[in-house]
Amino acid sequence: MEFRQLNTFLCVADELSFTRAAQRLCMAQSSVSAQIKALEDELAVKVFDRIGRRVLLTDAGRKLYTYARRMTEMTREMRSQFSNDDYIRGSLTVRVPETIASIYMPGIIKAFVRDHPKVSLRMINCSDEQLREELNSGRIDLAFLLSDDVHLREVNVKRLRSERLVGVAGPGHPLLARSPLTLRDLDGHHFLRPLTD
Amino acid sequence: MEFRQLNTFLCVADELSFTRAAQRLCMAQSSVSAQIKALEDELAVKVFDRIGRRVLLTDAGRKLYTYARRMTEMTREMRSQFSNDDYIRGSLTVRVPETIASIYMPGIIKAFVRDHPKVSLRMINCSDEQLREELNSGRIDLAFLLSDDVHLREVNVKRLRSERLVGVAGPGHPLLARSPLTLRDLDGHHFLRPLTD
DNA sequence: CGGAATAAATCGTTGGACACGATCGTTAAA
DNA sequence: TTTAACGATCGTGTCCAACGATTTATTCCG
Repeated sequence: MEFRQLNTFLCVADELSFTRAAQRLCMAQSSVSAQIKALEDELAVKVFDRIGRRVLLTDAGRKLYTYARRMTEMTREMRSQFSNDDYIRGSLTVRVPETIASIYMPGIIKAFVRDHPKVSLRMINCSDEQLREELNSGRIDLAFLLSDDVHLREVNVKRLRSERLVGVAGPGHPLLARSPLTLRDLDGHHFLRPLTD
Repeated sequence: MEFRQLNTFLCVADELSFTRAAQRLCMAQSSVSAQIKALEDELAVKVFDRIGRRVLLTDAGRKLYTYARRMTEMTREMRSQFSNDDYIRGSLTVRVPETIASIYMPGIIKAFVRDHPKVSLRMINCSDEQLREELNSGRIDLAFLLSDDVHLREVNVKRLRSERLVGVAGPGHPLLARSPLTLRDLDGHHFLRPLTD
């Protein structure tokens, strides 16, 4: 039994849905299923009733829930003991594209300044390809990208989530006939795209 | 942070030695080092002082120790809620070689009957090669082996620990000259061996 | 009813994580 | 100074867990 499994379990229990939990955790639904299954196998107890496509906590599941909550709460408390957050000072310079910024950043910034009020935060628009050099030079500390894949050896890269790429055209546009639409189909057409790296 | 790491940490903290902890956990010393390092990296705190070849808990380490103890204690409590041990009944037939039995079994049996007083335990000496068929047929439930390697697809095999194989000879025996001694050197000599599978 | 949509389970594949053995550097004991 | 002991590190191999695709089962709706 590992913390990762408990965390997944808590998420499913909160959402009462494997699929939604997977989305929140940024993982595949099958992975959520596998983790819950591993948990149930190890404890030799079913923690969810799958009645049709409804997901409900069993009695054992409710017990596990309280234990898991207490444990994650305990780890949170412990972590805060080590990284005494309120004392974190300094500045953080982040490069983030406008498209991402407008959607995700408000909530993130709010939470961040709540947790780290002593950190001065600088946000810069992202629009070019100097990113690698900028990160290496220390001019910026952190960057968010919309990208197919990132291969920078010198910096730490973490995939946060994936977004579908959707094409939008005016009514009657010839490309609308094609379904599915491939990148190759775009050849020769003019189009606006969200930024890449 | 995962339970496996906390468990390893507790073991090192109890033994105050990476090497001995590795032995108790049946893993390589390098793996213990890696786990502790991962823990320290994640928490951004050193939990052990490595002063020369001495290993001591840091202040942070002592904090972590109490948290980790509480957590493992909590999981133990939780597990006991699900698998209500006292109600486990039935019988367990174990095949175990005398060499192992005489050394390890007393403590194991004592703990087992304490935890599962309702289970009737049958121990049988192990001496032959019908093991596979015996396990498959269900005549025995569990077996302990001294073996180089076990390849039985149909049964679950778990390596518990490893033992050094030591040769013993009378004084003046010609083989004593050879060091190191290889299995090939034994060719043509008579010797007694502990059982294998 | 019957077809479409939705959700969880299952399956086969693959990349990353982790354990291992070997080796290095350091320290303490001889 | 030598030797033994111990933890750190490195390179390698293996196994597990996450993934995408598919299947199965159920619910929704016409």
